[in-house]
Amino acid sequence: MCVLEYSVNSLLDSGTPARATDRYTHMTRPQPTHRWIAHMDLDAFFTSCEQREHPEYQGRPVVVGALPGHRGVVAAASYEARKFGIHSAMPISEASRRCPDAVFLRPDMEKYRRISRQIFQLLETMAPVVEAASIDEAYLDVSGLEKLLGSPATIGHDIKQRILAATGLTVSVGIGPNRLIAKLGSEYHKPDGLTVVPPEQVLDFLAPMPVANLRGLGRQTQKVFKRLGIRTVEQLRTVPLPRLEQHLGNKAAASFHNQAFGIASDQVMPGQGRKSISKETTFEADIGDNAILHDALRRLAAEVASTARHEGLAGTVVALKIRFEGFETHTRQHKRRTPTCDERTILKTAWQLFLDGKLPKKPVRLIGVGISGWEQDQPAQADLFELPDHQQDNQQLLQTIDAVTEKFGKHLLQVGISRKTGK
DNA sequence: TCTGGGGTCCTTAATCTA
DNA sequence: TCTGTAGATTAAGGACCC
Repeated sequence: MCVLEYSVNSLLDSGTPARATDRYTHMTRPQPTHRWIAHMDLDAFFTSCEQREHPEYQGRPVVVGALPGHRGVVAAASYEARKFGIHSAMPISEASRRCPDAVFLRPDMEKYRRISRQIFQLLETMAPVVEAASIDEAYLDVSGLEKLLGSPATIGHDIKQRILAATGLTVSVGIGPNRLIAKLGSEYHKPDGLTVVPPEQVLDFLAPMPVANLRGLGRQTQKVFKRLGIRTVEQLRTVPLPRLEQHLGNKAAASFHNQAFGIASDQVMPGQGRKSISKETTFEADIGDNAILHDALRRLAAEVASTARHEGLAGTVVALKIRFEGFETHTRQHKRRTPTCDERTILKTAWQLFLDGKLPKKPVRLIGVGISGWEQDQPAQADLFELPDHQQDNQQLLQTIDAVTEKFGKHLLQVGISRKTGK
């Protein structure tokens, strides 16, 4: 371990590899003074929720996703179903072939969101900073809680116990000096696992792992690594950064290079809100009839608008997604001058994109619509309050500024005064 | 072989604007 | 006022995640 540690430090302290890390703020390599980040992952969340509510499903293979005989994939498979080789994203036809006797269920997102909220509320009583990474995952900054709650292992054990007691669900927890190690730790022993990786063990922990375990490494990038003959994290460490950059681009190369040495962000950021709302649907059979497509789009636009209004959001960007036969996918988007959460406006804009988007004239497999670009993300358009030319009275200017402040309240970004030349 | 739904982020190209 | 250009913004698509 010492050899590895020294080699890392020497690489980072001199020469090229350090360049990549220098581009990032909030990036840490494991050091003597470090944070403790915990990652919590609910085990087979959707199917566990169903098994909890239906005791008759316990011990049986359960698959949440499309129903057999329909288009779709597996969204979640219980551990009993996984024994048959069923996993998420597998076509439902394949899943039902592998295990015809499994319980197949459609997802009940409302139920899962309700249980998820309950768990997040519980987590917030256990750590000062909690970040929801998805419906079934969270990062917690547990640094400095040792005096209060005990060792990282005790804290992890406590998290697991309290969630089990409150919901009957098991979770896997990983704890380490940054987000990457915490996340890989929670994946290390599943289900119902607990893994703590102290900073001095990070390099040994990562070395034998397949590179496929790293964050942001999907099928396409795996092909590249395979071509380069890189299978494990230890092998990845030997590849100079410029060579990675040649094959993966600067950003991805830097990310994988840093990950290989256990370097990652240790910042946990609580709820930052969603950035878009979208709804899409796949037809049972491909559709060539515009009237049917328009009708589907109307329903989707209504759902998007309803969600947006419910969450108090309005977007300036309307996006259309179309997938044709053969899985050929296109997107078109339009930025409006004013934000909207009105279903008629969303529908009208999306349909215009469909008609004007120079899309292939082929049967449609999937259609979807979404909005993004919230009002608060956009620089506010300047509203001009004209003052009489002769106005020199500071008191009157202040009153005008007060009036503007009153009108715009929290949306106000900046108040300024400029001279109109009159030309 | 068959590939859902709802997201995020990145890269690249085209277009706009100062 | 005109023109070339750099930087910002918008748009599209790809990759990835759960």
